[in-house]
Amino acid sequence: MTGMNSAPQAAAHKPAPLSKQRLRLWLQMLKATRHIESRLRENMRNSYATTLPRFDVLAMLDRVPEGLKMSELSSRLMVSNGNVTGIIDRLVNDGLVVRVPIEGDRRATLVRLTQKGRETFTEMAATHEAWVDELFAPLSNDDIDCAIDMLARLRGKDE
Amino acid sequence: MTGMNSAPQAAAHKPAPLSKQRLRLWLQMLKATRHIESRLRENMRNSYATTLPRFDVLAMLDRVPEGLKMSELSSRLMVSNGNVTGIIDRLVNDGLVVRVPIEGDRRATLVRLTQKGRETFTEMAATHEAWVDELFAPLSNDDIDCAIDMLARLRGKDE
DNA sequence: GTTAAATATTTTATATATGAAACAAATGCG
DNA sequence: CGCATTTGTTTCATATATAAAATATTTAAC
Repeated sequence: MTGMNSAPQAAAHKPAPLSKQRLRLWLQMLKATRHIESRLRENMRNSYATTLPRFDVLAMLDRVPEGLKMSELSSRLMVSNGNVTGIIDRLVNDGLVVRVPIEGDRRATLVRLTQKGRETFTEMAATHEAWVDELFAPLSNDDIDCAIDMLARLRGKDE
Repeated sequence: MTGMNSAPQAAAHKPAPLSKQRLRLWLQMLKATRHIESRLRENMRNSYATTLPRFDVLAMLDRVPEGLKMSELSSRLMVSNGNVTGIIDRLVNDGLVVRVPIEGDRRATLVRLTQKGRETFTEMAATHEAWVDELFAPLSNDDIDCAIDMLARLRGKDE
């Protein structure tokens, strides 16, 4: 078949390489994120005998001293309601957070860090930041700014 | 900027804003990845009544017609051994893959797509690519190339 | 005010996910 | 050969994750 058929792309009904490149980016992004998550998880487990989701919850609560409702936690962390229930149950069990009734609305409860929870988190957070610092060392300052901007656009937060 | 700036932080024992910026990037990356994953999962569920991990396994098997060992699957997908066992069990149950004995090594088994599995995957893959195409539309061609390069460096694949 | 609709959380069923232990089979070594 | 080690997978216990159903309360309609 020497002819002109299959010419490079001709009139082209190909999926356009752009879509392949987007797919490739997505797969790389997934792989990189999983890689970093697994490193952080391993560190969390070895250094503090805890998990990443628990750390994420503590981090969110640390930012809001007055506490958060279950639904606020689940929407901010982008995980389901039922999931948060289980994680909070275990954190309560460990004495790191408490459930506080909301006066005027007996449906909802506020979840708040205990003193122990705040202290525990503070210590973990510094170490966690150092881990991230190291994992992201291969990127330059400009890389980072550029990436943050891209990610924001990806989530439709253009302004 | 006049001369020897760097003054701003003085003698500074501060965590250096760079480390905060890295942390910020990590959190954004996690958030964006989760956002996209949840969109894709929702689509998978609504359109094909299946899950993303199952799709990922099919995708990997589709690339290797002769099949993959359980351990190869788990390392390529970056998930644990035990996890793969469960996912394959269900895919076998649905007739999408088969476990094939390896002659000469009765410890291991090869997992291979069935005809039905290959057909099912082919159809899903095209739709999946379209979903990704749409989700990544906000990024330009240059953005994408730049991001892929960054992600590779992040995973230490410099060459 | 009693019921209907909306809100907030938990429960349930199931699928992912891990790490460790159990098992089975292959390999290496004396 | 006989046995310790290694390799490949599954099993186990547990944690995370979802979606959907069940519960409990509040708010809104009428």
